[in-house]
Amino acid sequence: MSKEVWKEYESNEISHSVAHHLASIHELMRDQGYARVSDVARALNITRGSASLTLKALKEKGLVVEDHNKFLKLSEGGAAVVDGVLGNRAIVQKFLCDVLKLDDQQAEIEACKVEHLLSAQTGAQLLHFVRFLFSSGPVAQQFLSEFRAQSEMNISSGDLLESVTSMLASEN
Amino acid sequence: MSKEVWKEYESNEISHSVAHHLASIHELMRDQGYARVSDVARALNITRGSASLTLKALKEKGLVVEDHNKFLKLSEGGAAVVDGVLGNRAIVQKFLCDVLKLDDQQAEIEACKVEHLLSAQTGAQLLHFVRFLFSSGPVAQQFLSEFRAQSEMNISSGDLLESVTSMLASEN
DNA sequence: ATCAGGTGTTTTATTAATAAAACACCTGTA
DNA sequence: TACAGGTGTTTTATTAATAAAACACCTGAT
Repeated sequence: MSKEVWKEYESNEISHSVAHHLASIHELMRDQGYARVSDVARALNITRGSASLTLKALKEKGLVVEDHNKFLKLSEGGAAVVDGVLGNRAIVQKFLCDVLKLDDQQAEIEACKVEHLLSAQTGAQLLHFVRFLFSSGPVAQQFLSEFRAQSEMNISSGDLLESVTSMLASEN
Repeated sequence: MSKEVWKEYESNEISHSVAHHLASIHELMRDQGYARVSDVARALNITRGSASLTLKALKEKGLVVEDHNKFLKLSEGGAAVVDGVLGNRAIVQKFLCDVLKLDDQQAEIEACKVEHLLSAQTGAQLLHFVRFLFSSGPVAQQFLSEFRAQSEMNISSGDLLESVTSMLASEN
């Protein structure tokens, strides 16, 4: 692994926690028409004090705005961030669930873990891929059914690193 | 998103930092035959003090063992964790790079970000999928070339969330 | 008018991962 | 022998995200 790549983990646009504070506001606005500090705290099951601090930082960063009555909403920038995160979540979950056939619950959890770490590019490319995979074209359909058939016999996981490495090696 | 799923982010077997401390030991053993606290610190570009503390915790957890001369190695458990993490990294990087056609550098960075968050199940399933995709079967080969051809025209990313949502909606 | 309950903030404390600095130990060389 | 340099540890401090508790404010019911 080339040096310093691993430290990129810290250099994300937003943290997992921030992604969910923003997504909460998005969902609360959609579902009940408004979002206050308490609503976000309840939605995330954290204390109001904790939500208050995180949201204060987000107001300072300009991702969240507050009206004269302490009602919150996403700024344009905040909405763009949420679109990226929820878009990534949706397409990753679809892929894990409907292509890789992971358990629903597990797909949801894993999509939620990585949603804020993947670039918009990755989300967009994955969308194109999945869309093509589930398109009505005969090649895509046959490909998918053949993969399903072949998957039946592929139950073992074994030594993942070994397997990937040997697959990569046998490419030439 | 069903309640409490988002807090699963904290409940991982290991953190990003720990994954890289363990992977460093693996790579140092492979490349130079031994690994000490200083070697790990140098490899990760952190201070010896920092590495010392993290590795002390890993010794206490039984993932790393130390001989009478302070030379480190992975325990059986530690090696299993590293296999999972590096396996996930390799297969995700392959998928991002060779299927989704992301930039090499970006694929490496993103694979590195998610490697420790994905389950072994996900890694294994992704391996099966990619292996089938690059198999010599005619259906897989035709599928891939048709996807590539169609990708040429798919440059725009636009509103990801919108696109995924409408794709999911049009499924019935 | 008072009091209960919900709301938002601040302060204090905790945890993980780090840096920085001080310290102790070893070893090889002059 | 003495000192230079590498090594490992510990202590102190910082940051992000949290909990908990104390506080202040507002509103509605009695």
